[in-house]
Amino acid sequence: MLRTRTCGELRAAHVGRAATLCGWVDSYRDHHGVVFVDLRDRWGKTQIAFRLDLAADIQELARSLRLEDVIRVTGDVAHRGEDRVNPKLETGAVELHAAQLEVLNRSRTPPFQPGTSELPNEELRLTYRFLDLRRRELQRALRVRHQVCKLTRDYFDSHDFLEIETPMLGRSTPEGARDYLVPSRVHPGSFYALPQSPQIYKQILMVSGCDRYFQLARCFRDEDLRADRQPEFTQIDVEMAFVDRDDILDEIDGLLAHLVQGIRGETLQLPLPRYQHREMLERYGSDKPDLRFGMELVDISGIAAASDFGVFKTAVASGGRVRGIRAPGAADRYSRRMIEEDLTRIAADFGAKGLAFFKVVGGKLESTIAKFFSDEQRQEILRAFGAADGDLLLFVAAADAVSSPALAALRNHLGRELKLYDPRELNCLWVVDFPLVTWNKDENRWDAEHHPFCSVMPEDVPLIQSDPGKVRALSYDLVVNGYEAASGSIRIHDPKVQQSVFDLLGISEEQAEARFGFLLEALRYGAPPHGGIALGLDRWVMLFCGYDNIRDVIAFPKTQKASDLLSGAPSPVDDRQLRELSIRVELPQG
RNA sequence: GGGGCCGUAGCUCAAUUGGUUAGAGUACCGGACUGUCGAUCCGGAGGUUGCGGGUUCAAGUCCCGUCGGCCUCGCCA
Repeated sequence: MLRTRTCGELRAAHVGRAATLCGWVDSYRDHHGVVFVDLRDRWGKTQIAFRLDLAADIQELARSLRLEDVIRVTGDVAHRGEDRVNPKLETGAVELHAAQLEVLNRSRTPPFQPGTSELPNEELRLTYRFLDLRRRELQRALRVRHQVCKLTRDYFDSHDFLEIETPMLGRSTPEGARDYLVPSRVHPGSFYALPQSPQIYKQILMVSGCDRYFQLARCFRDEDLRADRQPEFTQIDVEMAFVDRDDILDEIDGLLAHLVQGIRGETLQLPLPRYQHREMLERYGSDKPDLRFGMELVDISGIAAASDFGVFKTAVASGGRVRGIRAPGAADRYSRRMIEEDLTRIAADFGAKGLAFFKVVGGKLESTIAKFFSDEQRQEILRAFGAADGDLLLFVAAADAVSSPALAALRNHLGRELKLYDPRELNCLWVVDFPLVTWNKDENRWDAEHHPFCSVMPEDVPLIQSDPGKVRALSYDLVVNGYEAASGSIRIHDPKVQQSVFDLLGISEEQAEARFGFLLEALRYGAPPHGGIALGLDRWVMLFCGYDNIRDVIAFPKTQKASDLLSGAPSPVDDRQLRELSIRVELPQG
């Protein structure tokens, strides 16, 4: 080893001993006669003192050091003295009195300094990702990510699961997300698809008698990106045989408790609460509500219909509802203009035609629309919300399909802006009893809410034909701080039920055979009842770190247009490569 | 595919209503200083205002197009 200690290691107890450190120059201060260098590695920073009176021969070399140079220093660990301790550094009580200095490598002047708090724009960070990854925040993310992986493997190993790898080169199934395709050289005109998830393989592993499977699986989806979505991501993929829904929820409860204990040293209260899908939609307007704060939706359709406010009356008369939320203490924070522009825009994103509001002042409702409500109606509204002075009430009058997501988005926005929760908290809950299918009015058909192999609540099986929208699935989501952090289901193992679901989804027997015939065939040879779940590993790391962007927990992420600015991927390829693959490229016009 | 925000020195930002030679901090280069830790002080260098076009006596600023980054709706079984 080139070093005897790391830069995060030395303490007062080491004073008087010799040490050799290696690392990057995080900062330097030249006092002519004494040069200070803060040396950084993965473990921390240590101040090096190059003193003219102790080591005159290396003084000139020390003065030449610049940011991000890589050096090796040998010297004695020394007390800094009472009044010179730096409380900001773990190693702040000591410094290394350098006797020998070796410059292992000079750095070009870096385009930005990993050691400062001032962040450059993300484009530059991604282009120089190797510098960005030197920053403390990203180093922390990499460490937490490693811990999540390690703790996950430990947990499932101790629960008798097998970690099994499934193919990256698989068969394209046109269901679901767009596939990333890989051309086959030996089968001209044919393509593999990168897995959107190992869904079919893990079900086949259950048929194979593996019984308990997990995998840290890379998945690929060629869809548009978001702050919490990358084209390639990692799932903690799990499947179990001979289980019912609650067995799986219990198993994952245990995993989460293990992770929270291992990463934060905190105890997670089990079991995690399990809520009905319908209830979450009614109370929060979302199937993935952030329950770190309250602010439940309140229905005032009755009062609205009796009022003189045309917009409200019309909405109720045409089958919609008038629902609102109460933003505590927000009346002064949002001016009329901010409500009518910023907040209304959020609601408008989801199709809301407008956003009505009241401010509660002196026990009364103030608003441009207050005149349309009688004193008694205003009192009813105050009571319905339990509103107090300083509160802001916001209303959307529309069909639920519009007002639910609009109010849910407003709720999230207000919760964040009004700081209604502790950003460190991890609020976990299960949402169960999802509908099996939802009506796709553009395509005029039923779409699977989860996927076509998702099992049906036994008592709802007769409804598949009579009232498909009411059929509840044996599926479940794990929601954390408003993010979908895991999703799974019990699978269908009865061919008759499977056929009726395919019928409902408009998938013919021929189509089913063509797309996933190999799974259906496997299910005919003694498939055990089974089910599983997949956790979004990247999102979990993001949540554990308290970050709001998935790119910050991925070593080499892609931009919103799915480019890798570091490597320049994707890129054109040689004609020779294309010829080998029997591929001709035709670029879009313009 | 739609909506929004952004792009000025290596970096972070400023530049009045369209008007003088586009400024500051930091990094970089040189100098001073034996205890700093965001070191300090003195000096220097550093600009195709993303790119292309247009309007104007005059454009960083206004208009059109385009490229790139971020947020978001659709999309993501």
